[in-house]
Amino acid sequence: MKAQRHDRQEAIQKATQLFWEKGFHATSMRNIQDHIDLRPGSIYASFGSKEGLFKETLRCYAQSSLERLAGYAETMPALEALQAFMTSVVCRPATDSPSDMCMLAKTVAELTEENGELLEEAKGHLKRIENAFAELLVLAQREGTVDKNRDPKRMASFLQIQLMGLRAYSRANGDDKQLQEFVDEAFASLH
Amino acid sequence: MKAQRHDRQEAIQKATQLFWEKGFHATSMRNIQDHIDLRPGSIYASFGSKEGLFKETLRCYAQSSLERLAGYAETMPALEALQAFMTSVVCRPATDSPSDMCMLAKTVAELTEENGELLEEAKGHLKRIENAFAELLVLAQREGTVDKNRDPKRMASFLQIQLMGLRAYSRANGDDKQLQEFVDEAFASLH
DNA sequence: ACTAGACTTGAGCGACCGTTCAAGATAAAA
DNA sequence: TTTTATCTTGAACGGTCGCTCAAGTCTAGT
Repeated sequence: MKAQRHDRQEAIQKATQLFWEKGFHATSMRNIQDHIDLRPGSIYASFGSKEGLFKETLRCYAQSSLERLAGYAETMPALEALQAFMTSVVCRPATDSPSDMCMLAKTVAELTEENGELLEEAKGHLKRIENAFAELLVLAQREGTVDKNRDPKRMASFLQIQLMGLRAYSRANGDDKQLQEFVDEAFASLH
Repeated sequence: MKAQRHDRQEAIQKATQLFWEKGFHATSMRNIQDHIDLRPGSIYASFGSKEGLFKETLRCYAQSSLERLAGYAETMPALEALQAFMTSVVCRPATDSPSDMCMLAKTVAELTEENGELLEEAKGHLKRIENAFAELLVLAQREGTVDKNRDPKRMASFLQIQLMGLRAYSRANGDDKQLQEFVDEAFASLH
């Protein structure tokens, strides 16, 4: 296959903005065509279908989340990295992100078995992120910042639940100021 | 206005099933027409629009949630009532409910400012439920089952966050068995 | 039984949906 | 420059969307 004349990554990124903000069903292909400035034929040649494009945006979203987490983990101890990641995600700085919600959680909330493939894709990415949490928690246990008697997988579930809960709550309630406290409390409970 | 020949409450309830399962955008008026066995004219005479019908389903959903909570509160101490409510909602018995998610949280996750009125309606109901939590927590403090030094409103936020997080998590992960433990831990932290 | 008035019916409106594909544009090979 | 292979374009397709309204049906009052 020859190289496309458009930038595939840029297209995915712009599509992500729309899907993330409005969800899968409320975003039309025409919305996307306008926003990424490509005609239908190019989009369908690149991604096959609306579902194909959406799946690609999910993959990129999950990957960039994992990379951001790994970035924190390179420059600070494991537990601090986790906490920094959660804080950055829950207490968004100045709203450059399209929605308060996690795109994966939002997708899992929206879709049904009618789009089973996409649903499973999103669930898989969430599980992968949770596994990354668990690995960092094991590291934190070795570093002595987390209670060694607790199950890392269970704590990772706990963090994922807090993350989903806090982001959903922040979507329903503007007041972000107390969210940071809840994050800190969640991590205090792990020692 | 003369009485309708169809049962308004039954129509709302059946529409709720569909909206709850599939969300606002993925549920078409034709889906609803088939499911409640009414022709468009009757529905539009009763509810005005798709948004009008959806708003009505949100109202009924919120009201029945509040009533169920009040039901528990009549037969047991305040804190136990809260815990029973949360357990019943998070660890659904045999899936008679259309979705693992809270319909209000799901709605807030799905909609944008394009349906601002519905969004505000859902947020308002969530806030009302949170206020009911806070009132029960005040009662629990008087009953001595909850630490009197903690802010009831803040604890109500905490419970709402746990509720949203747990239901979102249970949607993304089938394993309901450990959810009960998380509920119990959340309540243990309030003493 | 008849009439008046409210409710229900269902064909159908214009708009938009996801998607296709013949025709045109473009860049690399010859 | 011409050929060839690929990508891009945008009109258009069949289908579905939310919704309307003239015509038909039912019920209560007389």
